[in-house]
Amino acid sequence: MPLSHSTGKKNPGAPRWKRRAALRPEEILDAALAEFTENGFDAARMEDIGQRAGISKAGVYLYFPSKSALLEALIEAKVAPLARNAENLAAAGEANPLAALRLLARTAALLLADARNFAVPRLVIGLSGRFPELADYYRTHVVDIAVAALTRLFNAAIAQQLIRPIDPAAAVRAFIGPLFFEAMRLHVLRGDGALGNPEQLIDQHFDVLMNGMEQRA
Amino acid sequence: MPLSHSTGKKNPGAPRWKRRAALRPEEILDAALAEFTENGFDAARMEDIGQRAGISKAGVYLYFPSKSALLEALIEAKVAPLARNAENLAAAGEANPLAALRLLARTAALLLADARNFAVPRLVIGLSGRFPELADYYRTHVVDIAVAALTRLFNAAIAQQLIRPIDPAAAVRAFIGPLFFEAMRLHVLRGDGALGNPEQLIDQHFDVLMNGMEQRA
Amino acid sequence: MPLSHSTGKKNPGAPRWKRRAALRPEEILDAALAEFTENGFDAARMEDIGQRAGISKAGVYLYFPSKSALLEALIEAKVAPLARNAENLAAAGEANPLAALRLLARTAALLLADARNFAVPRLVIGLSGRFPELADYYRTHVVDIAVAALTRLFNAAIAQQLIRPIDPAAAVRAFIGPLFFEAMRLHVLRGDGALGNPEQLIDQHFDVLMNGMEQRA
Amino acid sequence: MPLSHSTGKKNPGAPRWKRRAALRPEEILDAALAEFTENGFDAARMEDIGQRAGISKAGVYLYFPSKSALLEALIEAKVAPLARNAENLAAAGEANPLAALRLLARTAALLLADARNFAVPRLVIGLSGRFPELADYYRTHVVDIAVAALTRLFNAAIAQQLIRPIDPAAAVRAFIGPLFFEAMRLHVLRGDGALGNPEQLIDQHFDVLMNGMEQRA
DNA sequence: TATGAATGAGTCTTCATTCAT
DNA sequence: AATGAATGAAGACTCATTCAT
Repeated sequence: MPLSHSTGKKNPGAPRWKRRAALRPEEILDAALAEFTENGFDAARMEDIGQRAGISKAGVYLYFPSKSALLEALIEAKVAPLARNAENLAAAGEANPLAALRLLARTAALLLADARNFAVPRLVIGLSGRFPELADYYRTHVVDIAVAALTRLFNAAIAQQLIRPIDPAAAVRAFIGPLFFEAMRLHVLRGDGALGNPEQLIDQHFDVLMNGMEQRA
Repeated sequence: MPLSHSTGKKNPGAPRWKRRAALRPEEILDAALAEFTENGFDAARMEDIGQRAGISKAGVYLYFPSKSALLEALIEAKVAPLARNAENLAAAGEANPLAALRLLARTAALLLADARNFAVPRLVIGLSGRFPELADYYRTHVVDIAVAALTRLFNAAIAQQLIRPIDPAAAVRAFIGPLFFEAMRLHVLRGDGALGNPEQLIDQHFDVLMNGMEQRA
Repeated sequence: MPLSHSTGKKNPGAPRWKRRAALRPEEILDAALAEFTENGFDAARMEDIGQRAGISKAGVYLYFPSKSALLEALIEAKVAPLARNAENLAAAGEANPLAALRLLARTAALLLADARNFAVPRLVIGLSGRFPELADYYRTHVVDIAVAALTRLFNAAIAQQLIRPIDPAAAVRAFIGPLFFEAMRLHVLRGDGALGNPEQLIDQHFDVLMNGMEQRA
Repeated sequence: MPLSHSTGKKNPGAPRWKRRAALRPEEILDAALAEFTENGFDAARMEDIGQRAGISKAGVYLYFPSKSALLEALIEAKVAPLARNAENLAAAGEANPLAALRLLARTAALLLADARNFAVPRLVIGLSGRFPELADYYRTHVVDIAVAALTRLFNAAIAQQLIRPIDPAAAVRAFIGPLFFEAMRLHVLRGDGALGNPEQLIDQHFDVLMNGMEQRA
């Protein structure tokens, strides 16, 4: 075909599959999270992940080189925003630490009430033995950051004499622990619990947190 | 008992003359726990479990009919004593609830500091998605019982006006949560934490628990 | 010609205005030869061949309908000129057979010293079991022709009483074998050998060839 | 087991499958050689190898950890005896080098006439690009040893003034090359050739080898 | 002409489980 | 009671090939 036949009109409208392709990684990650959560990392089948994402098994490998890579990408993708949020909130809240803590707790309770948000921590817990880097990543990128943010707030509260000078680490434990435990009961043990009513949970939580249990005159 | 598996060894006259054999099941369960913890349930290999127990892969099947049976037996074996202890302690401690709680907390902190004691909860967390019966079993046989015991103690404390009349559920959360969270950080996230010094942990824990954080005149 | 594949490009008026495109098939064949040699036919990936040729994997299929077609075209392309040369040399050399043989040997040694020239024979050796047509093609189009040419020269030499009347087949073997063996050692077994110094190789080769090993008075 | 209960009568009759098991590796290697030869290393399927050896695909992995391990073991197993033989022959033949060489050549021709003996070299040739260690192994364990043995014999022949003092390397080439080339023609190119009549082949070979081609008065 | 996207078919490898001894 | 041998079933990963653009 010696004569030119390309009259120069390319991309009459954006190719439909380009957009698809651009979305694929995210779709796959979502599918992977779902499958991993339902079946666990090992029992999850790449084929099912692909199917759930609307492509073939081999298609998954176009975007992620291996099952573990998928896991890692998944953790990273879901984790990054969380930590950033915590940090921002902490910075913004130093002016009024107690209110910030309360807001933080309420947000956390709300988030933790959704099973999908608890899926990643659960995965990490289950896999930390075999993939220590995963645990390390999660610790440094999520927990440590959240703990640091909370510590900042507690320190600010102490500095402003809003609370008495207790050990911030103990404060952080007392703050996070109950929420985490409640999420565990709800999602892992399938018990219905306080997370069903986050407002009340937080009220009670802060009551104990602030006033303690001690009987006062 | 949904997790019961009949291994068929309930001979009234225990064969005393073969101590090794009599100990096998326990050895195997220990080996299984270790392998499950290190690699997760799926990735753990029956061969490795056998080897760790000092027998062959096929030998494991003489005592447990399948891998999942091994898991179930494992959970059952490790779980039963714990719950009973908690209950006993609670009953015995109603006379002096605060002291009992403190003792309970210290014991828990000590136990949780040992990775092997945290292994079963970890397993349950990782597998609860796929084996809901497992979660149910653990909830009813461990958590609910422990929570009930603690509730009893807190109610007793309230009745004796040792603490103010807070919601016992919130009290339980505030009591367990931080300990659980700390165990998580230590064993799952491989961070070093307060469990390294259980005495101090408990002191701080109870300080916040009892007195709260509030600044007082 | 059992290996012919119709690539469909026999346009009488060659599209001169697109030199790149016109060169593509050759570039691809070169890339294919390189990959086939490095990794073997099966382990060579179409993607790598394309990349090496500067186009995409799919691009290769614009010029060759399949991997095997690539192989066949490759063999054909590399083989044709060789045989023709040998024949021409033989014809031209009948006047002075010994000089022609020496020239032939020197040329062969020179060519065989380059790994790329030995690549096709190597491929054929490795694949002849699975693709008998390949072996047949190579035999009829290369070896038989070369052997025939040599036979002609030896017969001429005998006729001219330049050598004694030995069996021409034995002479051909004695002529080619050592060169072939040396190429094998160099390229296949990665040993350094006489091909490093082709002049000396040929001198020694002809010394033994002509004078034999026998001790003479 | 406190009381002795092993009355010492083990192996009343050798268990049938023990013998099987003892033979398995060899059976598998044979099967592998056959499959590799027929289809090439890559195209050979572990399943077929197993089937040919009378066991399942998984069974093969009981004896060899991977396909490449199978290949390596195969080469080693088939190669070791050959080299040893050559060496022994050489040592034994130094007293009468020419006779030894002749015997060696005849033996080689006979062996090379059997396709199965040529299978390993062929494999090595086809795979040397991808598995250089294979080539190295073959060179050091087979070719170098054979060449060394031949060199010894030629040196002995020279020392005993049975042949004139030619370069031994050239002599070795002249000795092996033609035989190797003929095997190639027969097995690879499927041409019928001189190997069909080994006696005559060797006679002609030695005629040229010893007396050369030169026309003598 | 050229390619990014996609996949079906295929292979290696693993492992829980069984069984003859 | 114990195990070496064996396997069926399953899953990760690869790649030649196709196609819409």
